[in-house]
Amino acid sequence: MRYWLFKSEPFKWSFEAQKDKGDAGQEWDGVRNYQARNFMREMAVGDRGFFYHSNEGKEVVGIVEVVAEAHPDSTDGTGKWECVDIKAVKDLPRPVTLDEVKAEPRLKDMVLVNNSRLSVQPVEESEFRLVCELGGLDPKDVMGG
DNA sequence: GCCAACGTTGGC
DNA sequence: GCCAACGTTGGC
Repeated sequence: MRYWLFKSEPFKWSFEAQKDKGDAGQEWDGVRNYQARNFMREMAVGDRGFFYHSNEGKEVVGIVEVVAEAHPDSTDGTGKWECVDIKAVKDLPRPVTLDEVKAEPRLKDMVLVNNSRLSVQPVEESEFRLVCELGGLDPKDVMGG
């Protein structure tokens, strides 16, 4: 099991919108960055991740789960781009802001801090656990296994 | 709204 | 294959 972070501007696609899709989930489409695509290719069904609101909010707002591994992006005509499907699992009772992440020494290596432009990122298990705790969740409840 | 950081494109 | 120009992202 690996852990990830999905970044979206809430104007375009918010965690609320994600939740409306229910357990069927939704394509994480529109990614046109090779690094991000390659990370999605590494994802497995059941992997967990954070949903992060960029620009507006700048905070981790919820937990998501990968429900379909990488497949061609239906919004792409070139055949170059792929995406996974994800579903919303849980809200963070207390969103964890970028400021909080930056203020926590144990999170200083998070990609979110060091490569802020990357829209799909890997998250270390220890980082995942810690952000869950900061957000008011018991990691055991969301780490699936 | 600005701009730094980064990725991509295209001329050579 | 280098690199300047350009576009985009996202924090501030």
